[in-house]
Amino acid sequence: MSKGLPKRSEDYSLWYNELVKRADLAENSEVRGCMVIKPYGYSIWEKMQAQLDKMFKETGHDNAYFPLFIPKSYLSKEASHVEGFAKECAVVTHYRLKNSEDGKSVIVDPEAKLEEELIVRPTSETVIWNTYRTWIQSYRDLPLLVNQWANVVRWEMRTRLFLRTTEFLWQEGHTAHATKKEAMEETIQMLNVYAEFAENFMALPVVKGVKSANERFAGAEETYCIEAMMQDGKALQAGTSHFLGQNFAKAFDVKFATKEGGLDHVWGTSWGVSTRLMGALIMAHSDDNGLVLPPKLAPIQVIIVPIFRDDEELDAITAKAKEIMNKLIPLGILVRFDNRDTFKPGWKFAEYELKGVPVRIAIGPRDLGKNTLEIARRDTLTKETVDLNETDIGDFITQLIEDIQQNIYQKAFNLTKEKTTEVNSWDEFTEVLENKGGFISAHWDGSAETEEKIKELTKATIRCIPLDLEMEEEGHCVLTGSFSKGRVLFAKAY
RNA sequence: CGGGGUGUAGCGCAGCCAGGUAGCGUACUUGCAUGGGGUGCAAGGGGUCGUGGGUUCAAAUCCCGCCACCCCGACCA
Repeated sequence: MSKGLPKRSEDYSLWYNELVKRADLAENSEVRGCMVIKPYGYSIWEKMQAQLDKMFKETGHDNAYFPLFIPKSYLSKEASHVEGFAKECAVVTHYRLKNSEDGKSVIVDPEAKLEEELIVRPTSETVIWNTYRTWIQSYRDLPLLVNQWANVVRWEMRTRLFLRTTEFLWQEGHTAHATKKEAMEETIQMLNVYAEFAENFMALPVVKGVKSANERFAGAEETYCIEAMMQDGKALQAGTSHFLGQNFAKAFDVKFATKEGGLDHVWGTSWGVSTRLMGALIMAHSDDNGLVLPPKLAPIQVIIVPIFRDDEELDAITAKAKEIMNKLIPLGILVRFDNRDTFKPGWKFAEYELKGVPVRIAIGPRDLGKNTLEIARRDTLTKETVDLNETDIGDFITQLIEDIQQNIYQKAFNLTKEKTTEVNSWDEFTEVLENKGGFISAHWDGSAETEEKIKELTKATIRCIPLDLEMEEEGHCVLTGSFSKGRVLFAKAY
């Protein structure tokens, strides 16, 4: 087995899987369709969580926690909701095990059958709205702005690390409002929070849009989303924000006394992002040497690698490294010194590249003599020698980290732009889809039948109808030639 | 659930057709040299060959059953 990763250009899936494993992010569990997130991978998720949580709090939301189990009857209260999730639910039917008769194994005790089966939540709308009924009486109880960090289970037929696993970690916001307008504003606000997070922290440019009816969340009146383009030309839905109308309020009988003395159903929203964002982060930026992390989400931003032959040299280098760390740490820079003598410098270089650490500082005997450092950046794989007599290391690294964050975003932005093509005919549509991939901006007649037909013919789906006003332009559907109100984005998707 | 495939050391695989003492790469342990890009050489530990049965003097190998997993399709954040 070679030590390098498979080449991205040769087999994108293989490259992705190997990268996830080799960078110590996650691995498949022996448990069907489930994933073990390893400490390094989880530390990246924690940074994402912390930032998102901060943004939720800043927009007035508080965290709560609701049950993992949902009584089967709850799920069936909202008709389209149950239809959307029924095919992928894990169901708890018994509550006890016992020894088999030959004593060699453990079996489910047939006596311990539940009267009503429990569903392991695929999403929490039902259990939360059932609770909201008791929390909301008056307009004074509104708006109710709650978020939950939780795990959910969807029994998917086929799974992929981070992108689609049977169990996944996510955040789901569930809000209730007195008016339609307010709920709609909340839906858009959270969409914007997601887009801001993706662009400013993940360095991931996204297209904000609204889903077609076919792709809409089960139980929502409107689903907004952010869509991102991966390096292989496939799109990834990175987050969704749903306007639920009064659907769940009606299904769970959540009414409130209005200011005017009337009684009305509340208006709802729900919105979520998951560990799938990790997949987006990996696929959008990484290269043949491994992961490339935007500094704002890197658990280690700067790694210092000493190059030494004996303890004496290591001691001298350690003193220098400490000096540098003492300058960087107060600036909030996450720096680590890898003084292990169990691995070689070259091995460490490769390892930290694989793990996407943005900046590497190498210090060897030569540097000590000249008061220099070798500073390498992960995004461009370039190295330079920095003279400490002339440079303030704190300023230098602060600036470098900002540059890297910016550069990674710019690269992803250019890629998205390069992989977005406007087409005006069916021939062009299929040609671009086959040879280039990416987003295809095309006219669509607005009908579900046409959308379905295109999916059948090409596997491309409508990723979203962009909110961007520049896209608004009348024309003719690429497939049917019928009237179209504006361009939509098609792509093959994860 | 349909179609195809695979189960042999932690991981990746060869051996099976033509039955005869269990192999390779990597990882792991030890020693010596090495150390500015995954270091080299040497030695060593580790396997009820998925599982149950059958054929045979002899089964990883042939035959029958079962189980598990993977890939392609349907489903999907």
